[in-house]
Amino acid sequence: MRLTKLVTRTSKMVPSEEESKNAQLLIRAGYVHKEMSGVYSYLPLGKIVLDNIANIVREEINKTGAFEVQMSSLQSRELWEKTGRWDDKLVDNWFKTKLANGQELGLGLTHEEPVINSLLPFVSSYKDLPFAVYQVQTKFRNEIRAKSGLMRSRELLMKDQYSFSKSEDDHKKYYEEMADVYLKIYSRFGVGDITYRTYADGGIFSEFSDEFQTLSEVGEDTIYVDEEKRIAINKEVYKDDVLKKLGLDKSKLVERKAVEVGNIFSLGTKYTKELGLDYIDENGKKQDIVMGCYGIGVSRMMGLLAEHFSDEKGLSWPKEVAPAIVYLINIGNDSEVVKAADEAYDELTAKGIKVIYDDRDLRPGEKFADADLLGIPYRVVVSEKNLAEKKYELKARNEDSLHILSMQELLKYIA
RNA sequence: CGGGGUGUGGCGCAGUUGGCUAGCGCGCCGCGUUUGGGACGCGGAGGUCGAAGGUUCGAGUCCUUUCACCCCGACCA
Repeated sequence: MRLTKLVTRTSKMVPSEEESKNAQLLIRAGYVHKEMSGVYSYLPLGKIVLDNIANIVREEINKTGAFEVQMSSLQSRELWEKTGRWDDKLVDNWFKTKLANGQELGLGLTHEEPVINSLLPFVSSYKDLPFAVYQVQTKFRNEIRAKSGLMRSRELLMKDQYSFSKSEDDHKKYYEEMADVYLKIYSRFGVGDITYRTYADGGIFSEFSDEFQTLSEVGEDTIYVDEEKRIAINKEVYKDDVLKKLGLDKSKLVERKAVEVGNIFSLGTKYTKELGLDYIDENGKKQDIVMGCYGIGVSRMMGLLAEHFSDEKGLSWPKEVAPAIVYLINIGNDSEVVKAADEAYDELTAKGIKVIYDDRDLRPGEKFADADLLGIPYRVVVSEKNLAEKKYELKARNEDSLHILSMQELLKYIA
């Protein structure tokens, strides 16, 4: 990508209405635009990051054999009334709207009901089970108060997954498998070491659910971490009898602030029963289906990563989510230098490396500052200094040292 | 919903006790000089002051209503 073609621009100014670091940086760098409180648009570079995050999640979830689907955002009142969850007293963050004829609709905030409903025609035998589907979709939640940039927004991108098992035992196995997959996903995001599987309230379905909490000062949740066992417990269930039940030693727990980046739930047979999703077993007997749901906040993850991987100069994305691997700079407008930079751009691109090429007619200082602010992992400079030897200067975003490398060495370095 | 705060060109801000053509910086456009850590000169474009109503000879400045945004709290299937 050539920056002369990119419509967005960075800004030195911090938007005064944004307090949270993630939103400040993402707006300054031109990744997102705030439309209204808790509602953000993703501009070209932001869209790439968001997709990268979603795709990592997809890759790992696909490995588990789950199928990707895409449910509708518009939700029928009738369907949700079958489980009682249309009621604002039970689910208070619905966005509700109306058809032209006055019929009420909701904007999807979770999808247990429609997933079950849409699969009803296909599931009837033990041979159909188990299976899981997931989607990466925009959710609408009418939060009383949006805050912390992408961390608590009203329109958010989420990976939500639903599993269907023949029995409670089968479900438990799948659930544990998913918990492991989740930890793997957070490792790929570079926050594996500060993300904890966390016991939390199980709601009406089970005693506990599992949250995945990433330590962060901006977190809204308070958790108690057992560093050795690498598990934590949410403050909401932090009680002596619960600790005892979980075998946690109070003296080993450390109180921390954290961001909930994922949540997995056992749903039992409540929804499948209410909506009539069941199966006939090997003996011709009707059986209930056990359901689980598994969420990862994709846009929230982007906010968290922006918040976590940043310094006074700007963002510093992990390689896997960065909008490009290399930020290529030509210094000066000397035709030889420009030619060499163009060639480097073509060569890197041909090798499948994503490059942001700062081909603008700017002074070096501005280019360096933008390279830092945008948070691209490697900065590669083409200048007169190293032109004769056909060498390139490489600097990693999170290191101070410079490396003078040939194209061969450079490719090896960033691989 | 309670408490606190803020709305003035795209962004960040200033605007005295109401007073004449609403300023400054960044960014943007043009010309020129610059080119290894956000350069500089000259010349431009762009706002009706969140919105509505009111007081006044006169309102960005005062009053009323309203909308939006931020922070704290309550809330978070």
